[in-house]
Amino acid sequence: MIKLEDFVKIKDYKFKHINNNAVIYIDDINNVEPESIKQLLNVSKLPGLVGDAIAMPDIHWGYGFPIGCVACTNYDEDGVISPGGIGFDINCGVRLLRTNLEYNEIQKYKEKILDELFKEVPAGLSSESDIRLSKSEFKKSIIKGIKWALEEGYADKNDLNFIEDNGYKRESSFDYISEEAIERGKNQLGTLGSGNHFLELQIVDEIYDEEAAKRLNLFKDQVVLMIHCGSRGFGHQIATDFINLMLKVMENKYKIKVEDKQLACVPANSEEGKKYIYSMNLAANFAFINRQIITYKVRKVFKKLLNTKEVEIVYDISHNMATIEEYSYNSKKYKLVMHRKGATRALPPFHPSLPNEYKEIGQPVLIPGDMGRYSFVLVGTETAYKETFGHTCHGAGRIKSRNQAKKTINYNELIKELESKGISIRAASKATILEEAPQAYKDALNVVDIVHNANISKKVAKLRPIGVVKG
DNA sequence: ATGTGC
Repeated sequence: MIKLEDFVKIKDYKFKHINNNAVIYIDDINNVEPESIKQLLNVSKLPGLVGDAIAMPDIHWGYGFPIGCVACTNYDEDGVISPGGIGFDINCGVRLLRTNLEYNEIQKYKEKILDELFKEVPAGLSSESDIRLSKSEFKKSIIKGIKWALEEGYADKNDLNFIEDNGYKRESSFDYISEEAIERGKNQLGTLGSGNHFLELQIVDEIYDEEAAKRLNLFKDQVVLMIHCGSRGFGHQIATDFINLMLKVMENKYKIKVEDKQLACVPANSEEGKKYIYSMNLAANFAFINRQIITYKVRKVFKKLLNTKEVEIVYDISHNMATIEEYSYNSKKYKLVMHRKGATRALPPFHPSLPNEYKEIGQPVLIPGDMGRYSFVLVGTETAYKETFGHTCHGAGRIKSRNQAKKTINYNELIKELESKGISIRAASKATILEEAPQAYKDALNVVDIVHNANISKKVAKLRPIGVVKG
C-alpha cells in the first residue's frame, strides 16, 4: 500500500519519501495518482541508483517507470540501464521554429498554410514518407544523423547548433538492430505519427522573461511552429527488442531482481547494456532527422505561400532518452546513466553544452501543452543542476484515458469549441482528436508553474495554438 | 508511443 503521508514536504513544491530515495515535485501530494507513486518507488530500488528517483509534476502511469521521471545510476558500479526508463518512443522530443512574421501578416493565409502543412507532412498511425530510401541508404543516413540531413539539403548549417547534442549521437550502430526495426523505420522519415504528436502553428502570446525571450529571438504576436514527434516504428521496435532481450538475461546472467518485470534492465556497462545504448542512440538519430525533415517541409510551405525565408530553429529537445555523463553530485564525480522519461534537460546558464547564443540564459526547455490551450518555453537553472541532475517537466500529463476521452467527448462540439478559440484542425483520424482533446489533459500552466516556483526552470514565454496538424 | 496483444 502506498501511504501518501510517507512523503514529507522538504520545501515548497518538493516532497521526499521518508524511507526511499524518491522525490516528487508537486504542489500537493494528494494530486499524484498512487499507481505512479508505486512505480516511482519501484524505480528508487533499481541497482546502482545515485541520489533520488525524481518525479516531475506531470508524473503519470507508464510502462515500468512513470512518465515524468528522472533516474540516474552509477555506470562504474554496475548501475543499470532500463529501456522502460526511456520509453518506447526513443528521443520523442520537441522542436520550436520561429519566423520573422507577426500574426496579422499570416492571418488570411492560415487555412492555406495548414492545408499545405497537412499535405506535406504525413501524419497518422503507420503513415509513410514521400522520401524513399533503399535499406543501405537508410542505414547510412541514420548512422550519420543530422549530418546526413545537411548533406541532402534538409538542414541548414546553422540548424545543428540549436539541437540538443547537435542532433547527432556518435556512439550508435546498426550491428544489434533487427530487420523488423529497419523495415518499420525505412519509410517513416519525416512523418509525424499519431497519439499526442503534433505540428502546430502557434503565436507567442505572453512573454514572462523579456531578456531570455530576446536571446531566443521571440517576441509577442510572433508566428512560431512547434513539432512534437519521435522515432516512430523504428524506435518502438528497438525498445521492444531490447526489453525482450533484457528479460532473458536480467535474472539468470546478472542476478538482478526488480519489483516489476517492466523494469527489465541490465548493467549499463555489460554487453547487452552497451548494445542497447548503441541502438538507442541510433533511434535518437532517427528522431532528430525526423524532426529535421518536418522542418524542411515547413520551410518549403512558408517559402511557397509567404515567400518567407526566415524559419529558424529556436531549439530541439528530447524528453525520452538516456545519456551517459560525467556529473558532480553532492561534490562527488560520477559517470551517470541518466534516464529521462517524460523529463526535459534544463541545464543552467554557462553550461558548456549550450550554444553561444544561449549561454547567458540557460538551456531552452520546450513544453508542449494540449491543442486547445497553450505550450511553453522555459530555461534551465542552477537549482535544477543541483537538485534534479539538470531536469524539469515535459508536458501536461493525461487526466482522462484515451477510452474515457472517446466516450465522453463529442467530436462536433469539440471542433466548434476549438474554432471559437481560433484554432483550426487538420487530422488523419477523428478518434485521435477525441483522445487528445484538451479536456483529456491536465492544465499545462499548473505544471509549468510548479517547476517555475520550485526553480528547476524559469518561464520565458507562453505560446497559443492557432492551427493543429495531427495524426 | 506503436503495423494499439500474449
